[in-house]
Amino acid sequence: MEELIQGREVASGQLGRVINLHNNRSLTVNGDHNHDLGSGNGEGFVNKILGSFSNTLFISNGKEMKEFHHHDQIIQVNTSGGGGGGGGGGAAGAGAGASSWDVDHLLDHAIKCEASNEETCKSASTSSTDRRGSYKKRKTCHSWIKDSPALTEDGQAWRKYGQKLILNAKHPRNYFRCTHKFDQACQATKHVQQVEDDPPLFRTTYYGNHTCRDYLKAYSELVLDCTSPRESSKFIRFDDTNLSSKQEHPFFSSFKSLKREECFKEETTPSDYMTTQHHNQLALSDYLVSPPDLPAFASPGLMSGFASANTAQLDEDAIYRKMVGFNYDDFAFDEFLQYELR
DNA sequence: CATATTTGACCTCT
DNA sequence: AGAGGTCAAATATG
Repeated sequence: MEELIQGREVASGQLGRVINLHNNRSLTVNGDHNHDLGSGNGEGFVNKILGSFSNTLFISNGKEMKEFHHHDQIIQVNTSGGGGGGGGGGAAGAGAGASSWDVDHLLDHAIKCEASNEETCKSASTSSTDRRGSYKKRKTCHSWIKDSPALTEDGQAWRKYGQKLILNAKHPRNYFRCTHKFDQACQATKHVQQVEDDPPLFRTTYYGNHTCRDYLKAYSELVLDCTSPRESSKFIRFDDTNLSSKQEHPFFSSFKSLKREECFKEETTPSDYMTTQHHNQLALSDYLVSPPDLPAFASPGLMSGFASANTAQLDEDAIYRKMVGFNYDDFAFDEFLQYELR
């Protein structure tokens, strides 16, 4: 929460000044730039970021703002009416005709946040030697429920770790943990269960918030702000040096393991959840961070941008530095902004 | 070979 | 004791 608040303050302060500086420069120097970051949209750009921070804070609080995803749709429901700039993300995320879902249906099955005093989840602490029994019921763990008529992506990388038949339930419950449980100590878990057959209804219960960082997703979102894949490729420079290094960067090694476990199958009727065709359709995105954000990386233009510098190998360190710099290094971010504004 | 999934055993809680 | 949650060895996958 503190990090989010700090981020919002930085965005409203430093980023606002940078944008204003750019606006003034655009007015006095030239008007060639027609990006989203252009002079007319500078304030909107900042407001959008501030809105995202506010929404995230709301979500983290588990109260005011409710958000759920369906494929390329991101719909936000502001139950308090106060909101903090939630409109931008919601409307922008809904692709026209991208899915058969209708908003009313989504609203009917909206997330039911709950104060999970009765729910349980695993303990973050581990016992001394035997890992069995290390989990404990955690009464204070934050949880919320999402119902949907189909299995949907939620933008996170999950790994299935268990399946259990539940009393008086026709379908087993599937247990997932965050892929980054060990490499980033992310404690988020969820379980998914089909609760109705006709029409099918899947209930996902989330426990805990993700504390992991998804570097590639954050980077791809920034790239998506560019007007074309060609232009976006300029944000990565592949140095010719160090290309001989065959050692894999730890980050990329970790990244390669990213795989969605969103789809699961029952031992009885696997086709109920995931057809072979569906599986094939997911094949490309399996190793990407977020299919809703896939266009940036599915785009031939950008992919060629990745490969253009050196088709044999990439300077992973350079990419890593850029990605991390975007997120955590104020200087690097300012540098990027200035580069973009030039 | 590294990583993901399956599944029976084991654990905590009620 | 039973239900539900998690572990981890075996197995599958790419």
